[in-house]
Amino acid sequence: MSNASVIKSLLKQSKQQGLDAEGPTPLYHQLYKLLKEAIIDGTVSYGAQMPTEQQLAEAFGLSRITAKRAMDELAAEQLVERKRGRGTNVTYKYKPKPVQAPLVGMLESLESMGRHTLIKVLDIAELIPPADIRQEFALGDTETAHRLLRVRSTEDEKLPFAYYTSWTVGLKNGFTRKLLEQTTRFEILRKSGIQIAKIEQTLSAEAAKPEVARELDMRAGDPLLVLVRRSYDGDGRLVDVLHGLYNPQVFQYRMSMALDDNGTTKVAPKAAPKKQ
Amino acid sequence: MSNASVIKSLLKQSKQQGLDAEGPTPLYHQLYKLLKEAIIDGTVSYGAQMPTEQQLAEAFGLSRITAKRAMDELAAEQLVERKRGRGTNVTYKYKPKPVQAPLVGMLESLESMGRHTLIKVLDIAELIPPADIRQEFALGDTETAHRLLRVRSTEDEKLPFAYYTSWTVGLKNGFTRKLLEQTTRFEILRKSGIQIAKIEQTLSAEAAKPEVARELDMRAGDPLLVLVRRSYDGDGRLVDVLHGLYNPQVFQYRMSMALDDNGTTKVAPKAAPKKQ
DNA sequence: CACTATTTGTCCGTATGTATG
DNA sequence: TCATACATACGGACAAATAGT
Repeated sequence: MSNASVIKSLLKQSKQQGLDAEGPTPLYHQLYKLLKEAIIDGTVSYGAQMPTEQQLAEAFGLSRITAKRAMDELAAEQLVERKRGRGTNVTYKYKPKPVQAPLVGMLESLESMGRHTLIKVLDIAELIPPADIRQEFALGDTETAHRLLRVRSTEDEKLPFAYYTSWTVGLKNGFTRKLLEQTTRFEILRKSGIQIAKIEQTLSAEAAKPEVARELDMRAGDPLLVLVRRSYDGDGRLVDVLHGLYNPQVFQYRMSMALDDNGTTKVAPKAAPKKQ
Repeated sequence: MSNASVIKSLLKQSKQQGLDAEGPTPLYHQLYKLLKEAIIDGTVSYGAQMPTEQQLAEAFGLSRITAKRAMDELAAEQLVERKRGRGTNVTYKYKPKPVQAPLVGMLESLESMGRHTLIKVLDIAELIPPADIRQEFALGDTETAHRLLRVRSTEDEKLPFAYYTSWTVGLKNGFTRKLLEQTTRFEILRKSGIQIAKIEQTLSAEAAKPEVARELDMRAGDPLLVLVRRSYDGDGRLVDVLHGLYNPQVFQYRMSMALDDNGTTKVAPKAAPKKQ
C-alpha cells in the first residue's frame, strides 16, 4: 500500500493541529481542513490516492460517515475526484512559488543600493520630532531635526518595496529633492561635514499602518520587515535614525556564513529585492 | 446610554471579522471570540458594562439565547461577572506591555543561545514534508524527513518568543526529547556524522498562524520576524532547513558595524531576547 | 411601601445540524 | 439508508434580582 505512509504522515500532523472532539468546530470540518492543507501544500501530490473512508475513520477514531463528509467537501471544491470502487484521487496541482532567485548584486548595507532601484521622495521637512525621537537625540522640547519620507521601488517593475522614515540632526543646508534622487543620503551627510563611524541595526517586524500600506501597495495590518538603523559620528554622537519598512514579499534580508571547525563565523550580509 | 459606543465599536469589528451564520463554527462561539478579543485588548476596559443580551441579539441579528451563551462562556472564564437585574461587567484587567528596554547579551547565531533560554519540544516526527521542502531536498513523493517543532522562551520569565520548525535529512537515529533538551541540535547533527560547512540565512516577516500564535502567546495575524536558515554539509548538500518565527515584541535581531573611511564594513551580528 | 423598567435565569417546544452504529 | 442521540439556534414565556420612582 503506497498510501500507508500518507496516512501515517497525516496522523502525526493531526496530533499537532489536533482533531478536537470537544471543541466547537465540527469534526468533519476539522478533518476537511487538515486534508485540504495537506493537498494545498503538496504533502500529498497531484494524482495521488487519498486514504479510503475506512482508513481515515480508523486512523482518526471517527465514524465512516464523518470521514466521508470531509472527503465530499474536498470533492465539492474539486480538490479531489471520487470514483465508486476506485477511491479518491487528488486533482489539485501544487504550484511551487517561483523559487527565490539567487540574489543579484551584493550590498554592504540595506540602504545603499543605488543601481537597480528607484527612490521617490514623499516629504522633506525640518520639524520638532515626536517624543521618542527627541529623547534619542537628547533634543529639547522646541529643537528641530530634518525628517525625510521616502519610498524605494524596483526600477524595472516599479514595484515599491521599502518605506523609509529618517531623522537627522546637525545638517547645515538640509536636503533637496534633486540631491536625494541623484546621490545617496550617506554622501550628502559626508559633504555636510558629518562622518559616520559606527552604525547599529536592529531587525524586527511590525504590522503595516494604513499610510505605509498605501505606498507599498499592501493592506493595512500586513506584516513588514523593520530595519532601524542608528548612525553615530566619530565622537559617538547619534546623528541619524532611519526606520525602514520592507514588504517581505518583495524584499528579504539575506546573509551567508562559512563555518570553520570551531563554529566561528565569517559573516557576509547581502540584501536585494527578489525577482518576481 | 454609555455602552452605546461599545456596541458600535463591536459591530464595526464584526464587519471586519464577520459573524458567519453559514460557516461551520457555531454562532455563540463566534460571538464569544469577538467579545473576548475586545476584552483582552482593552477595547472594553475593566469594570465597564457589557451590552445586554437583548442589545447584542438585536445588534448582531441573533436570538437572545445565543447572545446569552456567548456571555456565559465569558463568565465561565472569569472575564466578566454577571448579575441578575444589573447586567454584565468586565472583570479582566488589561495590562499594556511595558516599553522595550535595550538589549542584553551577545550571540553568534540566532539559534545557539543555550544559557538564558529554555527549549520546549512540541513534536518529533519522521514524515513526508510538504512539496516546497521536498523540492529543496530533492526528495521523492514518499520519502520522509525528520521534523522538529520547538518553542524557545526566556528562562526567568517563561516568556515564549520563538517557534521553530526544522526539517532534517540523513539522520540515522532521529532526535530524542532528552537529547534536544540537553544539547544543541547542531551537536546532534555532528554526532550523527553530519558536518555543517555553510549556512544561508534569510530574514523576513510574516503573519502568525493560529497554532503558532497560540504557542507564542500572540494573536493570529500578528507580525512575526522570520528567519529561514539552510545548512549545507561539506559537499554543498542541503541537510537542514530551519524556520524560526520570532515575536518581535520580545526578540529582535541586532547587528553592529564599524565603518572605515572607504565604507568597508566589519560586521558583528548579535541577537538576544529583550528584557521586559 | 408598592410600582415599574431593566436585566439575567430558567423552562418549553420546535427545527436543523452533527455524529454514531 | 435508517434510527438514534446530542448540540445548536430560534421564539416565546415567566420567574427572580436590582435599581429607581
